[in-house]
Amino acid sequence: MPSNTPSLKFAYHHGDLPKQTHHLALETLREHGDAAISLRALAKQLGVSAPALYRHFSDRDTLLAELAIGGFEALTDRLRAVDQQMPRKALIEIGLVYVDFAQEEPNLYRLMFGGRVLPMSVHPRLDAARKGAFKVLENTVANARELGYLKPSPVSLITAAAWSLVHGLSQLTIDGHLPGGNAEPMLTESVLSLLLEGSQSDAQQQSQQDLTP
Amino acid sequence: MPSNTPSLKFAYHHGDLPKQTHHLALETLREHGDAAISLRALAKQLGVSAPALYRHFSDRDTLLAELAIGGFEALTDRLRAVDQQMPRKALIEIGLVYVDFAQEEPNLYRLMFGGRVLPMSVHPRLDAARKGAFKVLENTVANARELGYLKPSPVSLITAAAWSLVHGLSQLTIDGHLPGGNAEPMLTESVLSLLLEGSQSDAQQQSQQDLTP
DNA sequence: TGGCATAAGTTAACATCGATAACATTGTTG
DNA sequence: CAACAATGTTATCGATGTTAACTTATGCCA
Repeated sequence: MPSNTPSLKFAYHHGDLPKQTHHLALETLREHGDAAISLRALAKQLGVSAPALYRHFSDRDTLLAELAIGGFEALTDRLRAVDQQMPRKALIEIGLVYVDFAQEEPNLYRLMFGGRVLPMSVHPRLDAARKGAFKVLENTVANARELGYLKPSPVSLITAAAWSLVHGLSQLTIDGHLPGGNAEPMLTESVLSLLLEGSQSDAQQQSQQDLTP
Repeated sequence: MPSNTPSLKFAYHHGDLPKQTHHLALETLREHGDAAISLRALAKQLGVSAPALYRHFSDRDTLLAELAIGGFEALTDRLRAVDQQMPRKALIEIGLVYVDFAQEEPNLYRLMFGGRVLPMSVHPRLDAARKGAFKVLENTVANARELGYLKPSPVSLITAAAWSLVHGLSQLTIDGHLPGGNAEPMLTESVLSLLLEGSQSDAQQQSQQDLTP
């Protein structure tokens, strides 16, 4: 019965369902969190039946994993754009970019690190994307250390500390766990400075140096 | 038909459904994560019909919130047990206890901080429990600062840094995000030392002190 | 060009879940 | 002892993930 309008594609073979599904799912995630992502609802909004999505995503978890992968890639891109000339400035800037990303995309960030998606070990692409972001941070630390800006502690240790700090700060601020609100723009920079310069009093630093003169 | 066996309670009025529900839900959370908690499944295991649970928990989210509250209280208890005599030792120990808790109860920890339950602002008891744990950490920092062990930076700033560090370290280790595995027992202590003593090289520390002699 | 394999949709159906309404039973208490 | 509140029950609704079986469009190859 409805077989005319030849120039207009009207039904079957939607075009690029995968891309549009990904896009709409990402938007839903951004605005309402991952719990609000329903394959049926997505399908309805895309004007398609629910099982159609299973042609392109074997699983709901797989779709979420792809969103997380995109998140890691976006984060990696932003981190890579940081200027690496001056060690201290680079380290601070990396941290700022990281926390900014989490605050701009809280729901995406939670999906990336919430431990909700399939364990990393079983999803190679997701694991690779995560490692890519980590590498940028690690390279920044390694570079700063080679330039003599950092102590000769193992790079892995300093990197773990730096990542823990920015990740913890991100999580706590986007969930409102820090008192005084997360409105303080200088908080991130101040916290990072503490990791660089230490939080001990000068007297303590002094007496500690005296041990190995 | 079945109206005998008077000494044995057999049906209606289960006894203490709330407590047993809480207990079973906690066990399920521990072993399989919060996503595995289903009110219907809990009811079946408790030998009771599903709507019965709604007499005691207005909502699934409410049950999860109670589990999170219990988690914060348990964490607070552990943190309070830390000896506060020597500032440095206390700070390190607080961090170790914190990370240990997260590693022992990863699923509970994720529920507490995953941003999955109702926003803190709308659940007063949950918010209070969280603040209780935070207070212990803050007091430890304040005490160490008053004893002259820490720099005169604002207590809120140092506390935010310390909490971010241990929280980030917890999250990253329980999700396996740190390379080399989370098997290193000294990692937490080393990372905390970095925050206390700084990660800058001695030369940098020196030149920075020279600015304000 | 005709035919056919395959990719990409469809409807139908199943199991599970959270949640509510209406009803039944128990225990307590004035 | 009778009324009432507390605490269960069954029946039911709407939504979800997922699979099975079927249908249609697309593209490739003899």
